[in-house]
Amino acid sequence: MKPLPLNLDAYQLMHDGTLALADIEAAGIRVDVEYLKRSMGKLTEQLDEAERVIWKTGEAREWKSLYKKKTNTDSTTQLSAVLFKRLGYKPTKATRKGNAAVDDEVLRKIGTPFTTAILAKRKLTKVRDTYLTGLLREQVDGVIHPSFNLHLVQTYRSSSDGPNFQNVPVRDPEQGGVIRQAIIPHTPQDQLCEIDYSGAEVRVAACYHKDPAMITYIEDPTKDLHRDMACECYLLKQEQVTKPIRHAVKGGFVFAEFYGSYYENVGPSLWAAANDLPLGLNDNLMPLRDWLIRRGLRTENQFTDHIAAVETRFWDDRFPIYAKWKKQWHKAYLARGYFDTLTGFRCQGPMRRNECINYPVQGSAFHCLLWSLIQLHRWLTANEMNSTIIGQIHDSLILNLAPGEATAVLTKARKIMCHDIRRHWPWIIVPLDIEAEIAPPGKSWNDMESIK
DNA sequence: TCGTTCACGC
DNA sequence: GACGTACGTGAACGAA
Repeated sequence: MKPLPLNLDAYQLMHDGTLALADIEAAGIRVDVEYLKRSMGKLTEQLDEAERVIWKTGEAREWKSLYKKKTNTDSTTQLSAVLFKRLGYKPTKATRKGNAAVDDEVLRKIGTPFTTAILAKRKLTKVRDTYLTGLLREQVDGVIHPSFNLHLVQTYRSSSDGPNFQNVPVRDPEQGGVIRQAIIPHTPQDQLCEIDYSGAEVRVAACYHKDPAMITYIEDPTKDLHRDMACECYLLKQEQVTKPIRHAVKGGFVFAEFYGSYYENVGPSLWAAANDLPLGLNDNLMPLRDWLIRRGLRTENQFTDHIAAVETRFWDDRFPIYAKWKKQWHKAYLARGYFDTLTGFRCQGPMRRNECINYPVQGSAFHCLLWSLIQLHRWLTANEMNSTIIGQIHDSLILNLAPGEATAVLTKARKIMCHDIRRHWPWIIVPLDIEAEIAPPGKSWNDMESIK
């Protein structure tokens, strides 16, 4: 789908966005080349060790006897055959073409020293061969210049490549740490800074469906949807919802439902998650799974039936206007063959129901970030600031702050991102908010701390 | 060269 | 009542 702006304003967003991103790409991002080279060596040692661990297991010897000289511990085809044909494990995932899946979830479920070692090796390989190698390949005089594309993505989001700056590990601190330590400011006096829109997609979705209950959740800081749904999903009181439990329900229920998943998928994954989540009950601690069993939800099936009921209440009782919007929006698309986004772009061509509902939200949320990026970039340039925007990740800006400019830049960024944008786009009917993180002078992307 | 599988991000 | 998680980039394997 090529960008199809419907009005001058929408065209101008792409035009100005392209110019701003071109400046950002040209300036680039500094990486610590010496650190990268050292880390490559260290990773290679760790990989050799991981390989040795694999070869200590009986499964590996079985593998060797099956494939002889062709044995390759990176081959998923071979691994699948060894586990499911030779060793008699039963696949836990529906087989697509050819071989049964041997991905992270499957191998973790098997949980032997052998599969654990394979997973450890995969993680290390990913860090070395995708990220560190990519940074070293793309750097010129210690600076990388990732592309930020506006012309490739179906939803009118951006993408990034050469290297991709939008998928650097962050959730796994082991992986993220190794790579993010390589990303540093342009001078030892400068500071890296990241400014995120909070809940960008949820807020933009509310601008489409206008569900009053959702708007209340957004406007009232004492309300917390993820916490409330954790209470319902896991039969808890508010005080029992810990951070990890809230996080699991946020991804496993709330966002899954927003993206169009349903109880048959959501139930089993929340049931599995309950196995690993501890429930702090004042003096005694038990796994959340045991709590559910004690409350009468004894099996995955019983739990999934319960989630089916939670889901019905979620859409029919809690957010009926949102539910109605989804139905209407899809119906209108089926009748016309296209739909238009709030930012003035037309999406047409064959789309499934979930795509049709998710594209406009995803695209418009990114356009909020892009509009803000353009304004901030112009302001920094016009005022001859030494601070620059160096990247963008869908709903966040990454900056290289020059000494003495942090406060002025952050103040201006907040004004643009939360206030000016609402004058430019009156369709934004909910408040927007940001969160910022900053690293000490000269420190890396791994050293960011929240501010304010 | 290309489709598949896997894994990282939002 | 049935249906069904969105969007990317990139590495490696393995068949063509």
